[in-house]
Amino acid sequence: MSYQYNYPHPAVTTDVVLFGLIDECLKVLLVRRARPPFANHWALPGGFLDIDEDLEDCALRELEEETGVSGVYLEQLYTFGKPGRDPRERVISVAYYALVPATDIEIRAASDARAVRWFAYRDLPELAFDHVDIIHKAQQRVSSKLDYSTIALKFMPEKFTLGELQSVYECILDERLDKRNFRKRLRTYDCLTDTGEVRRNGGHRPARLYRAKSPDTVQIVK
Amino acid sequence: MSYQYNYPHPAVTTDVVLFGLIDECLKVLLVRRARPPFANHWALPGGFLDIDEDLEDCALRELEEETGVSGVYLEQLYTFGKPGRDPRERVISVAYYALVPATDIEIRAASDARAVRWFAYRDLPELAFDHVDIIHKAQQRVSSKLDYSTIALKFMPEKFTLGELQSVYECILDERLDKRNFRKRLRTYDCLTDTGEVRRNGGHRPARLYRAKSPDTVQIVK
DNA sequence: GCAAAAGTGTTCTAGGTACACCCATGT
DNA sequence: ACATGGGTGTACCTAGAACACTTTTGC
Repeated sequence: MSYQYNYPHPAVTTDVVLFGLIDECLKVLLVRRARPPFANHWALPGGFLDIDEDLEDCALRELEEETGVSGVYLEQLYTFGKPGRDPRERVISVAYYALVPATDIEIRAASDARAVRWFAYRDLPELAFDHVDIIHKAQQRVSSKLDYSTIALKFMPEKFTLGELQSVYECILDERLDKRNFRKRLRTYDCLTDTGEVRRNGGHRPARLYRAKSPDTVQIVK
Repeated sequence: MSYQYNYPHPAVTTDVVLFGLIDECLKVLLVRRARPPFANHWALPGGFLDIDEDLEDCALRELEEETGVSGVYLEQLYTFGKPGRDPRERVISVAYYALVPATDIEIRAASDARAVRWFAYRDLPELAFDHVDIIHKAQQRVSSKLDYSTIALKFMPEKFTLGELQSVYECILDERLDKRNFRKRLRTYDCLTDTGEVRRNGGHRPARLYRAKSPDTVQIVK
């Protein structure tokens, strides 16, 4: 089968930067490439756009196929298209990012047994293509969104404690926050409901468990 | 000449939303399409990516070819790729936006005599493709950037008065601002130099003329 | 001298930061 | 009883909002 055009067409791909927090550490989900170019290098999950497929659907499909992760909320990040970024042919990549409660997510390697793994953002392996640039840009976007939205809730499982949520902020902003100020700010956002339950977690007072009021939408605050 | 691929490739285009302020009114530069689809509809300047051309270069080239405007500072806006947005074939469009001092800019129709015109943002004609969505998204981006950057200076000619700059803000935000607070805020940004010159402009005190300290960079404030 | 835009400071308010102690549990 | 993280309120400070009069010109 072959497809013909009167002038050359680039290929279009999508790539997904999937962030999670594990062990108080920002992680990115990567897949190991099975084939050249960059065989055995780690890369972002992603791949070629089907000709009748919406961009975001492509990102979701490739993510699911390569990592088993489905149903995440994607936001478009940026489009990368420098000539030469893929040695095979001209490739334009529309990058997306998403945040997931990493401990809740089940990852599964693709059928062709490519490895899939979380890597610490601060300790990335050598990456294929310009994927390291994409990841850095995504991290900057997430950092700045923390300040004016409730995007951090996307990292949280259904129920969580305020201490856990605070440590998410501290992780990504890489600074300590004051507990009382942090809680006051959350109160003004009015984005949480108290489940009434508590979590016992070792030799100290149990923590109340909260739930996001609208877990499917990222609210802009300020 | 014909180009063949083993699987179908979409076309990639760039489109540019060029904003200017004329008569205290936000305008967008549009070109009239000469050919189908949407012949005689107005559209954003833009066109197909050359196979070895950077995305931003493509946007600059198409803008220059179709409108005669060159050397503007572009920022990437978003990538639009819904299947069916172009009736000919699948087209992914990477949209850019830019702000120019409209009164300084010389526009010139393309050689094939397509018309080029400024349209008021609040009174757009019927547009080709999904260009109306692109323009609205660009306007939102510019509005929000006004609040945390010096992007408004991109609308200004080399020398301008504080009153003129204030009316730029008022136009885009669509609200009146307090003169003293506005000037105090600008002072803290430290982005202007006093030229020492004044502009006489009718029956009132002449206004001092200012110049942007770094006209080529958009500074993030706050 | 009158109309019209330019220019200039102070007070008030609200939101953000800094800060210290008691509580409930496990060992 | 003690170690550990959970939970709570107030004082201070700074940035943004509200607000009115004098100046310089053209007619």
